[in-house]
Amino acid sequence: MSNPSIFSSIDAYIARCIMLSEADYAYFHSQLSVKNYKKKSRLLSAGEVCTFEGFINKGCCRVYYLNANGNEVDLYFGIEEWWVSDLASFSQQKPSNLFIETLEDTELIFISYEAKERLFKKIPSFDRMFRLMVQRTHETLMKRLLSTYSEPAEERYLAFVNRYPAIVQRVPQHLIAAYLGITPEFLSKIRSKLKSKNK
Amino acid sequence: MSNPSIFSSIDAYIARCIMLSEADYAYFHSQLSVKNYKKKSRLLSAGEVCTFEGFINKGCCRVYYLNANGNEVDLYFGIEEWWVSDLASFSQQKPSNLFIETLEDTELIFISYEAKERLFKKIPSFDRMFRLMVQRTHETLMKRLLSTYSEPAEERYLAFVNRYPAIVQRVPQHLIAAYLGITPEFLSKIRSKLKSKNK
DNA sequence: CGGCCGCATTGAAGTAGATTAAGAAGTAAT
DNA sequence: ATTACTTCTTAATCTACTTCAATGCGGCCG
Repeated sequence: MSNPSIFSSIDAYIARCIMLSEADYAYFHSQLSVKNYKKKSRLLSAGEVCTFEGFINKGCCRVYYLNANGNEVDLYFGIEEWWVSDLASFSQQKPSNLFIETLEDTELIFISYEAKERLFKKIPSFDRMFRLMVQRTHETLMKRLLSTYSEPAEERYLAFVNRYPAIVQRVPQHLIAAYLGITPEFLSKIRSKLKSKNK
Repeated sequence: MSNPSIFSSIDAYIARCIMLSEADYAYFHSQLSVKNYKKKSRLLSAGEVCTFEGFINKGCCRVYYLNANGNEVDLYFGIEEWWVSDLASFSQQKPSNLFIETLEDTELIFISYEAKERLFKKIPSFDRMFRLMVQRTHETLMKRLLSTYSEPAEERYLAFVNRYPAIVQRVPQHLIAAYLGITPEFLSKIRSKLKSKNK
């Protein structure tokens, strides 16, 4: 299926999990909406109920948390083919603790709470798809928690660079530091130490 | 329904998520098995494929990870009404990185991979129940990750005591230290500091 | 009963990473 | 061209936590 549509990327993503008919895809598309954002747009703020799950068609976002000391902790960065949302807020329709914002001009495909429920009703295999999605996220989160408790910052940084080379190119370093749970100054030190090592 | 059966606890758990008929419950029970373990029994070791999700009917377990330095990091402790499993290993039927063992004599209700698949097929609302379960776990894990990056050990300890008072009573302190990501010595210091504060 | 082992505590010394402060270099706005 | 803002770096001092070593103590097994 050569698919030049705006949904080709998300369709390919879905197809990796479940099999759908053409009619299913048509219905699926009817439940989506597409929006474009400028760099540094705020998609969600703490205190709001998260009304969407967003699939990044083009661009880059960060999902972060503002702690009691006023420091930002980055939960994750998303580029093309990633979903951004606060699942806890979205699925229970309660206020979020998170912020989501774009780091570049970004095109997002949105699915709303109601649309998702309609989708579950009409095409039950979506229930399975989203379960698999959450399971995968859960696994990633668990690995990250374990590495936080097991490895010093330098190794966590190397693992991050190794795992997300595309993201390292697009996200400023002070945000990567916030993801790793360290200060930008210390990340800078780690990097200069690594540089001198590799010579 | 007064239910003196061995399944009364798990049935109550299910009922909080989805509605099932008597026939559904009967089928559900037919897919389960019950086993009793002595204290310090190993239920899963890293390298094995996790073949079960286990519901704790009575007793106490820990799920932990052995890092490169040979230190154990506790992922979580389970008491009555908790599930223990390595979901990543179980759902993808690949080798686990985790260990699971009992901390007390423990009675577990097991569901196997095949039984779970049969359950999904026969009673589709289980798909939803397990999705909700994973979502909740995911939310808990995320909060823990954020607090690890935001709060010093003392506050994390207080939050743990506050959230899991029943577990604090049953789990030795050096394991709680391993959960909090600190050494037993340092936890001991935190505790003595708190004691002297509260006088 | 005694012995020993797992668990908690305490203290001294060491380290990973934070904080503060300052400056360089790139980029955007005027 | 100048200002102003963002990103990154470097260095000095500070602290939360670790490591190591010693001690105590309740529980269990011979």
